[in-house]
Amino acid sequence: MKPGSKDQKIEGVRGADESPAGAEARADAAYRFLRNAILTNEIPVGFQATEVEIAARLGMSRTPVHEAMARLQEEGFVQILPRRGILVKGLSPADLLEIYDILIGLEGAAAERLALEGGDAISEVVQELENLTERMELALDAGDMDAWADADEAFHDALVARCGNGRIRRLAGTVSGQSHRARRLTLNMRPPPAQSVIEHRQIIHAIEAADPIAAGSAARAHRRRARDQLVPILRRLNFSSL
Amino acid sequence: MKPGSKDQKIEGVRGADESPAGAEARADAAYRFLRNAILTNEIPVGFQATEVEIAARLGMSRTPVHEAMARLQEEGFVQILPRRGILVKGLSPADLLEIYDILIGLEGAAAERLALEGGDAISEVVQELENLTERMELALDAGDMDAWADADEAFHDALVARCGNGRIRRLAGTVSGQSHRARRLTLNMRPPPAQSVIEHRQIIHAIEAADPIAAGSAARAHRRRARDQLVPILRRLNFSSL
DNA sequence: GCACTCCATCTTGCATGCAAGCTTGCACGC
DNA sequence: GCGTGCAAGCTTGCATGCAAGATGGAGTGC
Repeated sequence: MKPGSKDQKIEGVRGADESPAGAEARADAAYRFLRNAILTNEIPVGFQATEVEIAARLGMSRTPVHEAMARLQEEGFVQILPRRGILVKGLSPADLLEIYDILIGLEGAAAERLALEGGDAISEVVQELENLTERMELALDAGDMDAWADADEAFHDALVARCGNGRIRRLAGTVSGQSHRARRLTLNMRPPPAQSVIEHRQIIHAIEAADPIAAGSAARAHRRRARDQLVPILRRLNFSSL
Repeated sequence: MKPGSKDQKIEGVRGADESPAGAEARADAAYRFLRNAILTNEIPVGFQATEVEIAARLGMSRTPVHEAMARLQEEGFVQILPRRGILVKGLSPADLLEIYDILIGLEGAAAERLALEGGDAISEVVQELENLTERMELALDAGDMDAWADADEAFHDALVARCGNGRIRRLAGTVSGQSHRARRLTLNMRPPPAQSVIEHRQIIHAIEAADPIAAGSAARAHRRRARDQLVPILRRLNFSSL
């Protein structure tokens, strides 16, 4: 019933908890730690535990864990089973399709917004996006797929984080986190992403040219292609959830 | 704490609270009630209170109120001031701009998704969208702006709610709720929305034609126009917040 | 009269106590 | 042997107690 749960040790809250300057709330610490643990697969999909167990492992009482769980459930990472405990949820191909559709929309909006802001105000952002794309190119030439994935992720993070719309940043951060596992898992099953560099540059050029429609279209087309590559792979692998 | 000691009574929680079948949690009741009260201006912008006061009026303890507040803060409805209490936040023109950019993105994604689903599977949805548009048209002819606004809102709700993507529905619901007040407030300051009916039909036609790109473009263009009409009005009125 | 300091109070975050409901397992009866 | 019913335990949701920190006011000193 509890796959590999008992002996698995959770650590990492201490740092945040003890830091005197940060004065981080326990509930936030619990949320951040659990979210990170789920994203990095330290807590595997299918893991099931009660609030009391989790609280004990994190060295706090049930209250902050309870609040963290409510947030994690809202964001789709866990499911609170009525009287059975907390279940770490996986993502089905259908879930990933939903997530990608949202990212297509949000990143398109972010690119539009950046292009609307005009030239000088965003030259720094454009520079950063270009730098990250260059990092992708170098990583690709070197065959370092992990470095490529890091740079690609950073590009997409920067696009939404620096678009000037804090709500987009927050929403996209929440949503894209959920697709993290799937992207990493399928990293080596996808065709070599040479196309990505070109598409990223198209997005950048449209932003530089202050052409919102083109920027949005380019961003959406880029993500759409990623979606149409990723989802069939997952379907073929018959991942009911991951 | 004496429940009912305050003379001003907030009603609406009781029904949900007492319902034996529903078995609704107090935290959810508090969240729903407070959100609704804020959206309908029963609790005005600028209202400030402590958790204890709110809990007393709702006839519950601080715990569920605390959880509800955390959610409401995440969604931007209130702000928890460090040691001052809870403040009901208003929306600045910049906030509304952010919200509209997100809705542009999400509704575009919803329209794309609907168009991708193809013909037969979505005929029912198309019919509903067409019916709602017709209601708008009739309301417009009758000069009943409130009815028009209701139908317009229902159209947009249906677009995201029936697109098949539950995450889009949830996100859009949260985000668009925040713009509710602003839309209603400026209802009579905007030019007659005859254009809206045409644009809605363009969206519907593109969905029927199974043309995702056109459907997304139409949905975005429609919302973009609304944004570009609404935001300048708010700026001109010098609403720092509402 | 003004400014600074100190104290008291108020507020939130967390821990713990308590109750209600479901689930599961066992025992008994048919 | 099987089905049903009861009971006990477990889990969560909520109430309340407690402590830490900040703020505001009042008092005193210059």
